[in-house]
Amino acid sequence: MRISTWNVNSLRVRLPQVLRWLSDNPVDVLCLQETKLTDDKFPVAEIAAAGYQAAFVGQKTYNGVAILSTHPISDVISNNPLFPDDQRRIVSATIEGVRVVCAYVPNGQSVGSDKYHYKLQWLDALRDWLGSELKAHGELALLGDLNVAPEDPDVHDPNLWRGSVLFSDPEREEFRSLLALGMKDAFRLFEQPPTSFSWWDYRQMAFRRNMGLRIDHILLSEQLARRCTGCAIDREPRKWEQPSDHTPVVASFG
DNA sequence: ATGGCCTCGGTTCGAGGA
Repeated sequence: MRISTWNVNSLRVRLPQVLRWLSDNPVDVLCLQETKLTDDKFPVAEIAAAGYQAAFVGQKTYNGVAILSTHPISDVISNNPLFPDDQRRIVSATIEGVRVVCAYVPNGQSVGSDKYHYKLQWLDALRDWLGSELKAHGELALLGDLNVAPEDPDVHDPNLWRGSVLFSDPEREEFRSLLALGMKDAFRLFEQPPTSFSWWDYRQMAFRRNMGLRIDHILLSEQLARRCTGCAIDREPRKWEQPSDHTPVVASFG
């Protein structure tokens, strides 16, 4: 089984790339963020033609998340029941006995802003909710754009980014509090190439210069981590014409 | 350089992203 996550920055624009990527990488599960589509606009038929069913929750212009699966999807819920939120940022479902949580964490805009405080409160509530979910589901995976680079090796220039949004101490502490629930960062269970990132700014030729951050993550409950056999970032789609600024992350299981 | 790009909504500029 392979599960994956990709912030597509508009599914309307990126649908051809999603279908191409799934054709090249026939994963069992793909979690999408920033679909930016209301549910009536979700491309159910095109995705079904590729062999995937979908659970999705979206809104106009911003946010929006989806779980694509080749296996049956059950017990779908939207958002965090502990955190009333007009923004559509979480969809969860059970697939092949695994509780899959697809999340698009708020960006936070800048340290100290209203959006930054919303981000920290949102992450507090996510941690509290996942704590109870982990008690109910032995095999749980949190996948998505978590909008935090957890450690220095996850940032192309840690000293430039230190204290900035995506890499500030309170955000990194929130990330560590998810790990403190017993979850494992799937990517760091394995030896990885140095300077591995999942997002590069569209500006400054950042991708070509590999000026990126690792902010898209797959976190696994201990039970699920034990049967994880690999985790990798796929940089290929970032080289395609009109790419998303993020690129997929894939975890494999025995 | 307090920038540079991309997407959306809705017009040709502002907001938001990261």
